Amino acid sequence: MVKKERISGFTSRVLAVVRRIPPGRIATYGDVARMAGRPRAARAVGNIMRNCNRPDVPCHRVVAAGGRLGGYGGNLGLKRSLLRAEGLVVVGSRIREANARRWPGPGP
DNA sequence: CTGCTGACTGGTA
DNA sequence: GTACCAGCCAGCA
Repeated sequence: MVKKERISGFTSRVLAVVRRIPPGRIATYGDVARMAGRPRAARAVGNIMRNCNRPDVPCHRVVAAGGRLGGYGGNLGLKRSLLRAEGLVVVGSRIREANARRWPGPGP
């Protein structure tokens, strides 16, 4: 049975933003929070990702700031493989910023 | 309502 | 380079 999920405005917005991330592009929790309308809600975004049981939401494209993978329940190996499969170069839990272009977002 | 947790960030040591 | 601290926000008991 389908469970009724309580999606608040902010949560829905965050999920939508992550879904909008094109392949080969990454966004940090802070960026996602900023696109969702709460530039300081990086933590809240992490909590939402934690519940990201949605295949529509490529949570592996959401990384921590400073080019670090972060999150993913510590399964950085899986995250690293997924990102690498998308054309991003990852070295030791660290994304090569030269190859990792941050998603420009909707733009101001 | 209050309090705690956490897939975060930036700064300082 | 790593370690610790304080601030911010949403979800849940």
